[in-house]
Amino acid sequence: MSKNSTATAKAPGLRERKRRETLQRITDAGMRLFIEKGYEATTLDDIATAAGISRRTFFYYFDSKDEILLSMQSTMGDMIVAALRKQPDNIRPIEAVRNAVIEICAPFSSQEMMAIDRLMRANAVVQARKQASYIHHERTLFDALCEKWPGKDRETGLRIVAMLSIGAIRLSTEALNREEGKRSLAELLADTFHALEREL
Amino acid sequence: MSKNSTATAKAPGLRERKRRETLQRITDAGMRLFIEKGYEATTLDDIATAAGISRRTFFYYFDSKDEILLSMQSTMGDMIVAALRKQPDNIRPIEAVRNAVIEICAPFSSQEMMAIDRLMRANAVVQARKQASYIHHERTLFDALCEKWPGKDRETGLRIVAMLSIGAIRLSTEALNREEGKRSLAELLADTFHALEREL
DNA sequence: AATTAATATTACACTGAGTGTAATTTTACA
DNA sequence: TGTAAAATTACACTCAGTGTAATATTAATT
Repeated sequence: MSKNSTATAKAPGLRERKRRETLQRITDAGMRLFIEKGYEATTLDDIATAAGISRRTFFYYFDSKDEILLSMQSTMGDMIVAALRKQPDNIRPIEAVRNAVIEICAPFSSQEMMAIDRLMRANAVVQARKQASYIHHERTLFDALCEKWPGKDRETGLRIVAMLSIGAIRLSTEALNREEGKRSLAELLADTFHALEREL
Repeated sequence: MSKNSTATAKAPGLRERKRRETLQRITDAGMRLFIEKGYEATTLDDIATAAGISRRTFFYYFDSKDEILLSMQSTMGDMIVAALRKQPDNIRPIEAVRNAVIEICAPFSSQEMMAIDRLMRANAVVQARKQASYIHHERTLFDALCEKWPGKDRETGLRIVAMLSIGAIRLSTEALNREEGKRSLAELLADTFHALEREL
């Protein structure tokens, strides 16, 4: 997947420490410039200069410009999976996911999420990548569900659960932006999952 | 949206006729080359030369290289909406969409769909755009649903119906590719929608 | 038919993302 | 201290996409 396995969380030697610092400098500089001048108007030269590295080195850390934005959102999937594992398995899969999702998404700052969302909306390719990352999360979630509720005959059902769970997150996030943060994400998620059960 | 409104289906003068021919030549050349040498290895110069136009003229017809691929898949949304309008409105929204979707998707050739899908899988940006187009279809469908079942209080529910309908199409298409065409898309769609109702 | 307006096509030059390569520097480790 | 691995850089290159302005073609008008 990505080049930067944040999962490497052991023995932070000098090299690893520097690496993380550089990574942080790049994302910080990138986000700052994106917000300041817009996504397209910010060139990789700008970012590299602001982060104190060469343009070529940027590509040592990221595969593309939009990965800066995506790296913000990419951790969420793993967190949901971790929370899912802690759920009891004598409840329905959709219930377990619902609980995990609400637990994870609740503490996220509405303001920050909305800011990132606004940035992504400005560029078609980035927007597309973001949507694609939802599908990636769906796959991650599906794998975790299969692990928790094994059995070949359940697969189709679990694919569906993953699909509508991630869909519910997306709809809730969209609602958050539409409402401009009137209600919290946790509230919106609870609403959406509730409406989901009602609709079928 | 796109540059090429195929919807302009009146009075085909010389200009309009030529325009459509050129459009066709570009997509034909593009698809042929993509299949022949792969998406990334095919440059816009290749396509332009093969289509008998200048590189600059390509951008008069398309905004980007990937639009060639996307133009193949973009009509489906409108067709589903058209089929939805013909459904009775005394059934549940999800039922109406289910019927419309199966009616539209059934006649599509499995082989062709799988070929396009394979091509898209080869490039991350294209893949992303494709996923994004699903979300676009979702919006189109949602608008149509709102028109058929008005009322501010139904909106959340209809958003969900649109989400899981498009999701069901996507899962069915994925299953088609996974099974390598063992079952038809119509069959898979029926299965998925059925499993959907069972899962909640 | 001649004139004019709109649309289509092209050439040219440019920016910026992303890659290949090879050389140099920095860190890890024996 | 020496050496292997990883990080950083310079340089040159390809290709997608844009701006501009000039030319060619089709449509519309009188």
